[in-house]
Amino acid sequence: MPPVILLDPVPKSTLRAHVLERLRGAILAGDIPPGAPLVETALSERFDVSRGPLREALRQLIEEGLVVTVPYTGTHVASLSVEDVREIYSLRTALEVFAFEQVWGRRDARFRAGLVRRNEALMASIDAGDDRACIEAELAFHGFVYEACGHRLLERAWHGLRGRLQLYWAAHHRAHRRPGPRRDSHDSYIAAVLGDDPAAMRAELADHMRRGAAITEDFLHTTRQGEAARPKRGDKP
Amino acid sequence: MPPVILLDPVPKSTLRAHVLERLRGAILAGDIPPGAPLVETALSERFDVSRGPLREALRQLIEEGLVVTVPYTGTHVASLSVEDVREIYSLRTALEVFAFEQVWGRRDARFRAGLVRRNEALMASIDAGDDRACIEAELAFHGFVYEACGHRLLERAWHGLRGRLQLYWAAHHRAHRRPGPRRDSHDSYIAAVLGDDPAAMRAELADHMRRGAAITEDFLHTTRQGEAARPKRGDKP
DNA sequence: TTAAATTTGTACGTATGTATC
DNA sequence: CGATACATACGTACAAATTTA
Repeated sequence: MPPVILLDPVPKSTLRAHVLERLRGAILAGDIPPGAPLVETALSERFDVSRGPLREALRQLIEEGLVVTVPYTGTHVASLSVEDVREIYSLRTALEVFAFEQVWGRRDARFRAGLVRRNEALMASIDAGDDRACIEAELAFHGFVYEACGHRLLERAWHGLRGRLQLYWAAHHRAHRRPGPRRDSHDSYIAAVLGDDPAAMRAELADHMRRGAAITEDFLHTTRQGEAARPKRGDKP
Repeated sequence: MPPVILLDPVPKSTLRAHVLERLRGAILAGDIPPGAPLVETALSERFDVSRGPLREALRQLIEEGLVVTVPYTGTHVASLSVEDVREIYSLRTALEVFAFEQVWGRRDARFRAGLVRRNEALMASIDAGDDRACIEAELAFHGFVYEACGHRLLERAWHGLRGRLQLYWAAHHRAHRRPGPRRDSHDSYIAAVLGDDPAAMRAELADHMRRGAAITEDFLHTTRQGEAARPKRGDKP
């Protein structure tokens, strides 16, 4: 048996992908708050990579909507706004209804079990009081139907929303200590999407999203996160 | 009066944006056919730019779904497939219905006039026999409602579909000489989306998409574009 | 096994546009 | 208004990693 060699698990695919993960994580964890400036040279130094891969990772985050940039002037973490929240939840309603319509006739035992399982995982995270895991679990729960569809474009669209959603939820749970969903919030959701009435499913999803949007909007209004420091040149990252 | 100096209009914002436009145009025009390999060094030479901007433009095209890449092996123009067509049209149905629902109560005279105007432009392109302009006009026609919504995320989602759609339509009109829509295809469409019955709008949109998907799928089957040459290393761009 | 082709990553310098003083 | 500092944008040259032939 050859000796086991211990090494940092070398960046699996590319450095760019590695940097992308870490940077996205840092933003979503709030280590770099919304509105904060992102300086290429500083980041490339912090991550110990050259500017090439870093720039490409930044481009991707721009595509995902987590980062904004103005040519020749600077790039910043995206700021939070109520219009954004409304757009996220309204579009998400349409996508999630579509997803369930797509999968409606194929909801077998595995599908039901998978959905219930992810809900249980979410409840476990709530009980454990782990906010971070809570958000992950909630996204995994809602992501389940998108994965089940086997519809790549739909999943892409969901990915585009998912990042933004996570940005808001993360800011929310950093501000207040209260994690997102009530324990019984998903009971009616599960009943509707596993039931036999498409109209009821649509109604429940619309209602679920309305509640989510209201909570998030409320959080923005009370904490004034929207106005969070339009950063100037000399600000600290 | 000062002498008029003739120069290429200098790269508008950034070189990257310029390269992106040209490369996207080349792919959609079929100058670089689906499945063809894209070699960074060759392209950067052809466009007379360094690898930096070119790579970043490629990343964006990957995001848009026009280009696919495998780390360390190569990047190619996206290939055509029937599953893709089904996904494009099914998701587009959901998005376009959502768009009209969003704008339903705000369909004023300007909205109606704008939609009719773009339809007339499309008919003019058909009469002129300009296939290229035809596709542009059809995309502009359907894009109108997305712009009218003022829903940035929705417009992003539409953009994600638009590129792929254009890829298929362009391949279609290169194969057969017959351009896409029948002259009267949009009459019922316009009547439904400007009418007062949301259910009729939904039904008409679903039907419109079914027809479009059928035509495009048919084209793929008859010409076997899907199997188009999975290219290996040494292929010629 | 080797070798070639290609992408990927690094390091440097310079140019350009923007904002601030 | 001009000068200056700053960050991005672009170019070049070379080394490394990876896959395919």
